[in-house]
Amino acid sequence: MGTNIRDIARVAKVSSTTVSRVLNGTGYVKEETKLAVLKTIKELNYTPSAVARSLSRNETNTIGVLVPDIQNPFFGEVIKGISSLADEKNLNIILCDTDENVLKEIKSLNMLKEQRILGIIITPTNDTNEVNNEQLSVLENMGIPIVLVDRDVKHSNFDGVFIDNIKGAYEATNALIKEGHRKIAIITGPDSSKPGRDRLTGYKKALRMNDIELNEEYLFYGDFKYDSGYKCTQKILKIEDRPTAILVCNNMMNLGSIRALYENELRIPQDMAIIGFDEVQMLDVVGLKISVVSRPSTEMGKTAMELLLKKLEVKDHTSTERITLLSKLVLKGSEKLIK
Amino acid sequence: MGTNIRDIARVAKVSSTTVSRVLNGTGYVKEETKLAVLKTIKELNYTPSAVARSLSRNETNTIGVLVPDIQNPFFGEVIKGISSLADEKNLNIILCDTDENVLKEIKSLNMLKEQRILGIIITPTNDTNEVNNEQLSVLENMGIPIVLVDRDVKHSNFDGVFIDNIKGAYEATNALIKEGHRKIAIITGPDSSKPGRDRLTGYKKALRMNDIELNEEYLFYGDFKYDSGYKCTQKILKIEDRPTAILVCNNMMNLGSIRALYENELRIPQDMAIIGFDEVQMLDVVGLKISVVSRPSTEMGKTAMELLLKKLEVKDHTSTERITLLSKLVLKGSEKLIK
DNA sequence: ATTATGTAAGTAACCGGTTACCTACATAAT
DNA sequence: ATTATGTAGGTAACCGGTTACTTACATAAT
Repeated sequence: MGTNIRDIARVAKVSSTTVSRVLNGTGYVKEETKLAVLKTIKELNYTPSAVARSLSRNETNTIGVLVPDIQNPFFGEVIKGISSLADEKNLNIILCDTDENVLKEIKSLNMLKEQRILGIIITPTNDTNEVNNEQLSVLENMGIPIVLVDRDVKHSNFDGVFIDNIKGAYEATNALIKEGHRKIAIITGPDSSKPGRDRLTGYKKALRMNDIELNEEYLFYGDFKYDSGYKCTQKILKIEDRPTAILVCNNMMNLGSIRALYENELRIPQDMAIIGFDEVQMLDVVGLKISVVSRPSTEMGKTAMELLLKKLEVKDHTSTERITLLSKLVLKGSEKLIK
Repeated sequence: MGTNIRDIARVAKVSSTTVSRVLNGTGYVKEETKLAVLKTIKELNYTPSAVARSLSRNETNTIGVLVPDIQNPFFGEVIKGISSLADEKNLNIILCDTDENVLKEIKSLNMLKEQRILGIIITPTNDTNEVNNEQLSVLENMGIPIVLVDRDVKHSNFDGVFIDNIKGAYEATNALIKEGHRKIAIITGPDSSKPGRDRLTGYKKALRMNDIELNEEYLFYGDFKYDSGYKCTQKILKIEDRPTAILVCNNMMNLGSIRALYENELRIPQDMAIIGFDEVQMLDVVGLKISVVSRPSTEMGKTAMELLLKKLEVKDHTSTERITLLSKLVLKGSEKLIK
């Protein structure tokens, strides 16, 4: 510690320029000189300062990743995808858990701006709030590329990786209808979230295409968390004209929903059919076959990182690339209608 | 972008020192001057550079967090604990997924050293490898505090947060024995991991205390991953004198094990009793009552961060604080011996 | 009247790299 | 003999903050 490039230069009897050249493999340096410098570096146990390098190069090698809930395995998988590629390119990741909290998100974005990060991959907390959208635009205008993951931002044209949620929900609802279900409840996300709205849209579309009237009583807005899945399901079970199937629009709520069914000693699908979103490894493990609309989470992270890298390589920030990956309807039996 | 403190100074007709004082709230600045500076900052849309600040202060506000597998929910929870506290203290987190790979771990540590991070919270890949241990010691000697989480490092006395794994495994094994089990298999971690070794020790201790002879045939070393839990269980089921219970020493292997039992159409606990490690939320959700040795994962992360903060506040790096949190044996029925 | 203390703000060096520009020499091409 | 090119390496400014030190003046204490 404390050793800097000039210390090395002095001891190796060269200039700091030469040391810098050895470190970066740039310019002309005689083999002999190079070896002497490397020897000194080892002897003095010198580690160059990335901070100083960043300052003088006016560029860091760090990107920011903002997720709304690090405890949600989906984001663990997304980060895996991001991380594996970042690692290859020797980029560091500053991780921010925004906790589904807009204020935290804004604070984190500000911090990242100060850190002069290269770019940002973010799943925004929501897309109706004007403040964080503005914040993101400010960053983009400063030349910091933004890549969205899974959730879109209103009126924006940031790069992004999304899932065709309308199609996903449509297919799932359709599968239920094909089974013979007519009374299908939905627990979707908050109206402020595009995936939430889109999944609802897909659901409605499927009903319409099959001439089933929408029953507002069957429509529930959760908040993507376990508890709301649980509570909404409890409410669903109390509806007089009880639905025969539920479409639950994310993994956490899905678990809450299943839990509620278990507590009420209802069997899946005999007493209640269900289709969820997101593969939940654990469920399969225990032989609980829950049909799901499955998203390629790790691939989403990887694709997001690819988009970011592309933006970083070409300095053209005018074009926008938005990739929509397809979800896959995986039917395992929980959608069945059993009389 | 591009605007620096001297630009602000020029426009506001003050010195850069004064701008710095306004930004940091240090020294004497007349209210009037302060307002003028703040106005200019807003007008020029200025964001101070954390990179430059770090260089001149010779100190960053970033810590490094290294986990061996970001996809494992346990680490998501640990990070949540770390992150919530780091957020309060305005510290940034550089996240490294070492992928259970020593080489990646060394590379990441080197990178963090270059980044001049304040401290490191790490779950090392293993504790027998001499190279990464040395790497960690080098960092500690440079004045960078290290805090271990969950896994220890041989011959080291870094700060750390651990679980009393011996006790955890001992209690679990004891519970099985009390149920009447005599033929108890164990799937532990690799011999290179201390938790793996400790859990084996606890298991052996319980057998000894109850005068049950250790059967080497019942002893399996996994690698903490899903597949090894699955494969070891397959092997266990083929043992001629088949065990009546299995102690599975981490959550992933636990799932693999359960999966294997399901595939063989064995019921828990009627056909095979089982106790796992780590609470797996999902299992409860589906009403599958698997008894586990439960670790307070988020609390572990929080405690690790507390230790790191303490080390950062007092510059005394001579003392070592190692906290052992207690695991909790949560019995849910899967340990029962049913004849 | 003199000295101490509080308030306000500037000068310039420093943190530790990078790099444009320059010098110097050897060899090759004209 | 002169010029171009390749090799080797140094000088010093710069990146954008921070801060020790200094000046200057007003008010309070002795």
